[in-house]
Formats: sequence, C-alpha cells, structure tokens
Amino acid sequence: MLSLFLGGEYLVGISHDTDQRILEQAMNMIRENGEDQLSLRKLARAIGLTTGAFYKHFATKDALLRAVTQLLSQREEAEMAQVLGQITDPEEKLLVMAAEILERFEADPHLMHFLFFNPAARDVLKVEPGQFGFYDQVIQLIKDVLRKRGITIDPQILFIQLWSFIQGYGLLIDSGITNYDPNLVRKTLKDLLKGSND
Amino acid sequence: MLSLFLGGEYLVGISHDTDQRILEQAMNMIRENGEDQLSLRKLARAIGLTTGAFYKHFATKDALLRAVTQLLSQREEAEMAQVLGQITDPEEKLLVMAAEILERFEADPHLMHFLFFNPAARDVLKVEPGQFGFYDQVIQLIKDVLRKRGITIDPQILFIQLWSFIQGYGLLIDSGITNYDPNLVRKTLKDLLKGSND
DNA sequence: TGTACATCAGTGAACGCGCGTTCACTGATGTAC
DNA sequence: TGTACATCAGTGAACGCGCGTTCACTGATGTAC
Repeated sequence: MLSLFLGGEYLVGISHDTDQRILEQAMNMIRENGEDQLSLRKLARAIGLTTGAFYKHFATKDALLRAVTQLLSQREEAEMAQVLGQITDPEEKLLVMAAEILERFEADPHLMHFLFFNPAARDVLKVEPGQFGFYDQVIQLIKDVLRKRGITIDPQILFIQLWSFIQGYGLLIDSGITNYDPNLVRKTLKDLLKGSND
Repeated sequence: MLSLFLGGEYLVGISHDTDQRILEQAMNMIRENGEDQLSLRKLARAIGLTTGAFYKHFATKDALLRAVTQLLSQREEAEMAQVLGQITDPEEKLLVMAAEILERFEADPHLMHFLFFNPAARDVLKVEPGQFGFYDQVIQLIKDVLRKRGITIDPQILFIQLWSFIQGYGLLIDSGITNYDPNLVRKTLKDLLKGSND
C-alpha cells in the first residue's frame, strides 16, 4: 500500500494493482492499434514498468491476452445484460443485442475484432467457468423468439444465419466499406424470421 | 533458357520464370499456413533461392503480397465466370456464386481469408485495372435479380445483407464453429429476397 | 525499540530468434567486333 | 572462330530491428525475536 498526495487530495490505499494496470493498458492498446501492434515492451513502458516486471504478473504474453479476453468478454456481457434486462419481448431483445454488438464494432473496431476473431479468444467466448458462453446465450434468445412465434425449426439454423450476418456486417463496418445502419439490422432479422415462419 | 533432362524427357525451354515460381510458392504457403507464417526466408528456401535473389523480382514483401492477391483474385474471378457462364437465371447465378465462395472457404480457409480480409488486398479487390471489381460484379448480379423480380429497393441493401452473410458464414466455417451447408445458403438468399419483396 | 531475516515487485541488461532488406561479388549468357 | 565486354539472376553474409523471455540483483516492506 502507498499513500500518495496527488492533485490536492490524498489517495489513500492505492495498492499498486499492477495486474489490473497491465490488463487495462493492454485493453487500451488493443483498442487503439489492434492486437498486432501490442508488444510487451511498449505495454510496460506505457505504465512505467520494465519488461522484467511484467513476468511477475503474467506467465506469458498469451496468458495476458487470455486474461484480457476474459475481462473484456465479462464487461461486454455485463453491459449487454443490463441493456437487455429492461426488455421483455425476446425478439426485441435479439434485435437490441445485434444492434449493440454492431455499434460496438463501429465504436471500437480493433477491440471487437480482437474479442470475436482472436483465436485464443474463442475458447473463452465459448465456455466460461460458472456460466454459459456468449454463443449459448444467443442460442437461448433465439429459442425464446422461435417459441413465442410458434416456429419449430432448428434454432441452430437461425443462429448461424443471424450470427453470420452480424459478424460479416461487423467486418464491413470494420473495414469502412459501409456504415452501421440500425434499420438494416432490424430488416434483416425480420427477413430471416419471416423466412423461418414458412 | 535452360534445357534439362528430367524424368526421361527433355524439357526444352524452361526459362527460370522465377517471378512465377515465387508467386506460386507464396500462394501455396499462404494456402497452407496463412499469411502470418509467410516469411521471405522460408519462401526463398522452399524454391531453392536465397533471400537476396527475391529482391531481383519484387521490390518488397508488400509488392509480392499485392501481386499474389491480384493473381489469386484473377483466378477466382475466371473460375467464377466459367461456372456462372453456364447459368442464365440471375437468382441462380447469385446462389451459385455464394455457394462457390463458401465452398472455397471450406476448402482453403487461409487462402480465402487472405483474399478477403488482407488489408492490402482490399484495393485490388475493389478496383482492378481494365475491369470491374468483384464487388461491382456482385452488385450487378443483385440488380439483375431485383429487376427480374420487379423489386425496386436499393440493391445496396441486399448487397450488404448477402455479403455480410457470406463473409460471416465464411468465418464461422473458417473457425470450425460450423460446417458448410449449401441448403442454408439457398434458404438465406430466399429469405432475404422474400423480405425485399414487401 | 532495535536488529536480523524473508518476501517479493521491480530493475535493467542480456539472450537468442526471425524478420525484411542491402550489397559487394560471382558466373553464366548473349552480343559486338 | 576467338576475344572483350555488358547484362543480370543469383549468392551469401551482414545489418539493424523488435520481439518474447530470462535472470542476477535491488530495495522497500512486514515479521520474528
């Protein structure tokens, strides 16, 4: 523990919390320049450490990336849960979820790219200890929608259609080929649901 | 020019064609291990050259990657044109095109990933000298479909829907989350077209 | 209250690696006379 | 037909760089007596 006098007030109890500072800095650097540009030297320098110190907190760079993925995924899920919690209709939930993800893609393309496409991230996304993975949550939402509409098709089909669209649209936004348009998401979900209705 | 006696017959007129050998080898190595694993040292060694020789043929590694993209894109377009040439109905054309791309994604994920997502590749894909880019061709196909169906919506909308789906589905296949299912492509195109009909 | 000791985050230099790129040199080839 | 020369693909060693990782050491801290 340290006590620092900074900016006119005592900040008592700043433990170094270096683990956390490394995590946050890694996330910021990925957000700004993408995973490819993240090196431990730059990271350490940015928070006033040497590279040697890093290894007192994470076993390898890969371990850090996994930890970042986990933290990021937890935050995204929490934020998503909060937004979705105010909605009761499952179809509206699904729509808002898709929109939420795509807005994040537009706001922080590098970060979302990392979260969704980093190979090390996939395991974390799929199954997290003590809770369902993100994919499972989407599947569940789709099942709710289908049940409410009385559609009996395999939810996996709609999942792949919808998830493919979201990811692909995210990439188009990511690459600057098009902009995010909420109406397009709404229309696409409607189209796919209507198609499943036959 | 060289005259070689190989395997029982004279191969007369094998010019070294090193440019071409470098290109082909680069493509093969991307196909097998992805762009990330491609280094000029490995490439040169694989075709019995030293790194220095490489620079007699390409100015930089980036120039090579651009050339590979162009060659690959030309080949894919030629193959696509051949397949599509036997089909008259524009809707069927669009369907076969989507299926073709996704089959290629399943067969050669690294190569397709390179072709579609390599940042240096985007320029080449968008506009190629003397011909329409690949995107334009898809847009044109979509216009044909819409005209034939008498639908008057902006073709750009359907393009983004369909292209997002194809790219996203390609990624899901690429990452092993799901397998390629031709019926799903057919159904999705049908769903989207039907939605555009309203 | 003072002293010896253990702990451990952080230092900073070094290691070994693979990378893209450069460059003086080689040696086979075609050409001019 | 023989000789001098220009061309140029290819050699192979080297350069400089940034990277992930290691390691002997430092120095502040808390604890035991």
